[in-house]
Amino acid sequence: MLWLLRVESKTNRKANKITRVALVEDEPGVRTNLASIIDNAPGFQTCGIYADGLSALKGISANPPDMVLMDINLPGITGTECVKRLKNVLPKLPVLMLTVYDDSDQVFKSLMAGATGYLLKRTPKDKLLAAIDEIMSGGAPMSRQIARSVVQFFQELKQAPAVVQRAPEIKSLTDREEQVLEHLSKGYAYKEIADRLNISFETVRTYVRSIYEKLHVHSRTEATLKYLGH
Amino acid sequence: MLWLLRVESKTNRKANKITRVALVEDEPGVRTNLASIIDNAPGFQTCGIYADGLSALKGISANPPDMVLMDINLPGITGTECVKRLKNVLPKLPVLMLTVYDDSDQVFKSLMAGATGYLLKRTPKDKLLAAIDEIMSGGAPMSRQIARSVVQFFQELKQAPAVVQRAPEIKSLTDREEQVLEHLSKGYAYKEIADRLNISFETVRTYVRSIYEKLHVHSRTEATLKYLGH
DNA sequence: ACTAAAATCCCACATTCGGGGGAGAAAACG
DNA sequence: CGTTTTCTCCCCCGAATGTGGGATTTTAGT
Repeated sequence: MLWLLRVESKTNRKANKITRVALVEDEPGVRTNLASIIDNAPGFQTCGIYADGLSALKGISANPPDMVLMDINLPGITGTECVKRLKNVLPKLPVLMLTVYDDSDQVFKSLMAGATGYLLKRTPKDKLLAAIDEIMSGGAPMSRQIARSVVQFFQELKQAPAVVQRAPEIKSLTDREEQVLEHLSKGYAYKEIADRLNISFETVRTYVRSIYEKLHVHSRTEATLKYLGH
Repeated sequence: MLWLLRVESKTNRKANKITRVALVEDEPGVRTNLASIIDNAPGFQTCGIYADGLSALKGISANPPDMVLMDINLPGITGTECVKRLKNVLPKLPVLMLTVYDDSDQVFKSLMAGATGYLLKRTPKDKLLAAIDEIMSGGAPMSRQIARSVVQFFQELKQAPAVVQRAPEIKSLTDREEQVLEHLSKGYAYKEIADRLNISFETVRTYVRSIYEKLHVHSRTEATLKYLGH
């Protein structure tokens, strides 16, 4: 097995150059907090602080930073949309997304839109700065939860036969419960279900409770998604 | 900020438990080197050391470790193939791949086969141990070059052709409305949606009404079915 | 025959949802 | 510049849903 002896150069930029970071975050508290973290860290400085996507687009285009820290939840256009447009203007600008939730869909959309990295907001200061460094040296920092989501995405890519795999809990339902669930999943009101199955409204409710318990859900939509295999 | 009341259990292993690591590496020098790194680190110990994929399959199945360190270039079957078969036996076993080259194709194949993380072999000792820790706590450690390749993969995915034919009315929705609908379809309560999109509860309701009007539906489930193309 | 499971029904209470109204600010568009 | 669309927020109210506690009868299994 071959070992590469060439040591990876730590930075591909001048050691004494300051990384200029643009900040896009609507919540004032978080915003000032992030700004002070960056401005107080040696080697970093803020370069444009924006509270919403549109002003960020304008400001960043006019005064491009070295990288962008972008909240995903913004008033007006989303962070994802903002990244997409930003990338049209400045394709090589690295963008590090910040989010409170590990929402896989949102993460993938952002990545597809051109985000370079993805951190949860509760990332501590030192990790945040490390991530900025990493992004500037060609990496793609991700919180571990997010990295795992991304990897899972690939693993689900492997076998995608059209067969819809419904949750196994479905099998534990009784006949009647499954009938009720089937109607539930079509959006019928309890009244209608009662009517169609020729049972009382209250009986439908009893079944629904039992279905939710068995499926470990708490709403009609969650039950429907499990039933349809989503 | 919204507090989710249904809390899931956090850890799936004891904090003071020793992580047992299986090693699959053909080159004797590297193998003993890795083994000594692991056995000399507190909290880690080797649990099976194998020089090729087939013996690894046997040994690991018979004596499952907590995680596997696997070279990607093995004599006989490849590391990727080995992971695939291993995952059939022990689907939850985390596997950290080691490679010399940042070969995107190989990386993606391994990820699809079930690898959980991916490191370059020149990763220093401390980073290696950190990666093992990360993988055990639900992460997916990747070298920065590899992380960047993965992210680039997504960016090239851009817009995949829509598989599901969704109702045409969806197109009449505004950006924000579609975002709300997307969350609606996952079963989130209005409160949660408000939180995730960073808008008020009332605004969510406004969108929902408008969505229902445009889709000609009168309930969340009906909207979800239209959105998912049922 | 005894028992467990399934099917049926009822009440009460809190929460969520669906539908109606209105309204201001910002963006897009002509 | 004015108009329209989009995005944001608020109030009220009734209907539907979610969750807790029961209960009775029928069916199925041992």
